[in-house]
Amino acid sequence: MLIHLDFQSDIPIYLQLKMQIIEGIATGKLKPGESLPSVRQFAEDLGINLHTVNKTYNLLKQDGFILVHRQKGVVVNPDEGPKVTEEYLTQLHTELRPMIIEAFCRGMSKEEFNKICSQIFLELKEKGEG
Amino acid sequence: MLIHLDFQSDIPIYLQLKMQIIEGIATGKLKPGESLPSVRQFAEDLGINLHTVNKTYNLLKQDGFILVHRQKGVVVNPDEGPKVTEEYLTQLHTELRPMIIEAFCRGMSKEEFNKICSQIFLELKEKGEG
Amino acid sequence: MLIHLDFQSDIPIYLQLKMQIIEGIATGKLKPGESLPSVRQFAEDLGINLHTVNKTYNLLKQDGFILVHRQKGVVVNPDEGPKVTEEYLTQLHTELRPMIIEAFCRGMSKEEFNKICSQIFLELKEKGEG
Amino acid sequence: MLIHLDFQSDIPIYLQLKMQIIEGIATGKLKPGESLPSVRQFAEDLGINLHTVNKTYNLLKQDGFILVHRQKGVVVNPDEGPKVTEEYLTQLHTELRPMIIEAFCRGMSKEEFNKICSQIFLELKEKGEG
DNA sequence: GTGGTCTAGACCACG
DNA sequence: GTGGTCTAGACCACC
Repeated sequence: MLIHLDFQSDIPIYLQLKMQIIEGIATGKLKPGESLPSVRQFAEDLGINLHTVNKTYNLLKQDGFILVHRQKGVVVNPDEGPKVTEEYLTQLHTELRPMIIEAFCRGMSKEEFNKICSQIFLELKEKGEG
Repeated sequence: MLIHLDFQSDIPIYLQLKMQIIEGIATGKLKPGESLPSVRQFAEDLGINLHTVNKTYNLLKQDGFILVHRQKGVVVNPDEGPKVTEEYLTQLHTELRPMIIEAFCRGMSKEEFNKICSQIFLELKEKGEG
Repeated sequence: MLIHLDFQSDIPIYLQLKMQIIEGIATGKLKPGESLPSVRQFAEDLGINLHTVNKTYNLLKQDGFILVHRQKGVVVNPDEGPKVTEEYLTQLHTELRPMIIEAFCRGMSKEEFNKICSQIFLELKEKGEG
Repeated sequence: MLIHLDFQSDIPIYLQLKMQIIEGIATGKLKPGESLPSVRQFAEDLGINLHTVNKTYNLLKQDGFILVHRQKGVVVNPDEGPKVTEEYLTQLHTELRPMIIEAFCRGMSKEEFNKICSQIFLELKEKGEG
C-alpha cells in the first residue's frame, strides 16, 4: 500500500492519510482483515509523527473502517464496513451542495456534473478489478 | 438577500458568506449589476468582523463573480460571470474525488450518487424560477 | 466552576475533567449558553497541558454537551443537550452489566442497588436546586 | 463454562475474563468448590497469553472469589464468597456516580435508570434458575 | 485572541 | 511489542 502525502497541501496530513486508506479499502488494495502498520512503524515510514497516524486511525475506527485488535494490532474491518447511514447522507449533502451551487453558477449542467462523478466511480471500479 | 451564518459550523464564516452570495447569484436573487453592501455595512449587519467580509469579497472578485468599483462600490458582475475553466475542473475533480471514494466504500452506487447531485441541481433551478 | 483533578487516579485526566463538566451542567452550575474557559486558559488554571483540555472539549462537543462558537469560543450547548439515544442505552447497559453482576454475586439485592442509585440521583437534584 | 472474549473491545482481556468468571459464579454455572482450568491450560484454550490468565486469577483470589491451592489447583471458593464490604460500597459508589451524572444530564429519570438495573438483575436470576 | 494541527519525547497498561 | 495518555513547544487559519 503506497501512500503519498502532500505536506504543502492545505488538507491536514491526517485527513490525506485517512482518505488514502479508505481508497485502499475501496479499490481492494486493502483486504478485510488485513493488518495495517503500527502507529510507530507507519509514522516512521511516512516521515510523520506518530500522533498524526494515531489521529487518522482513531477517525477510521470511529467510522468503522478499521478495528483495533488487542493481539493483531490495527486491521481492516473484516465484517462489512460502514454503510450509507442517515447521518452520512446529511453530511454528504452538506458537502456536495456548495460545490454544486458553484458548478451551477458557472453554467455547468447537471449532466456534465454527473458525467464527472460517473467517471471517478468508473476509475475506482477499474482499480478494484485491475 | 438574507444571509444565515452558522457560528458553530467548522466552515469558516468567510466561506459560508461566499457560498451564500454565489447561491444568490445562481438562483437569481442577486441580478447582474446589482449592488452589494459596503464591507463596513455588511459586517455590521451580519455582526461579524470587517476583515471577514473583506476576505469574502476578495475571493469573489478573484473568481470573477463580483466587481469592485472605487466609486460605485461592490456590484455583481454585470457581464457573464466565471465559466467552467480548465483550472476549475481540476479543482472540482480534486474536491469530488475523496467524497466519491468514501461513498463508493460505503456501498453507494454511482446511480444513487448522481441522483443526490441531480436533486440539488433541481432545487437550485426551482429557486431560480420561483 | 471548581474542578478537582486527581493526578494519582487511574482515570485519565481528560475523562475526569469531562465528567466534572457534565456534572456542572447536570447540577446547573454551568448554564446553557455559558462560556467555558479557552483551552489555554483552562489548561493553565488546572496545571495541565492544553492538549488534554482540548481532548476533553472534543469529546464533549462530539456528545453535544458543548459547542465551539467561532466568536464566543467554547459554550455550553444553549439548546437541549444530548438525549437518551439508542446508542447511549446500549453503552449504559454494557457498563452497568458487569457492575451489577459483581453486586449480585456479593449478595446485594436489586432493592439495595437501586437505593444507592436513587441516592446519587437525589444528591444531584438537591445540588441543582440548592 | 463458555468464555467469549472480544479482542476489539476497549475492556482489557483480563477484565473480560474476570467478569465472565464472576458471572459464572453468580448464575451458578460455576459451583462452590468447582475446579477451574490451570493457568496454562486456560490460556491455551482461550488463545491468549499465560500472563493474562494469571492476572485474572490473582484479582479473583484477591477479591475472595477463588482459592489457589498448591496441589488442587484453582477452585471456586467453597465457603461463602466475598460480601458487601464497606470498601466495596465505596468503590461501587465511585463507579456508579459518573454514570448516573451523565444519565441525569441526558434527562433520564431515576425510575428509568432503576428499571434498567432491575432488568439486568432479573436476567441474572433467570440464568441462575434456568 | 481563539481553536486546529503537527512535532518530539516520555511513561504506562496490556498482552 | 502494541496503543493510550500526557507534556512541551511550535505554527497556522480564523476572527
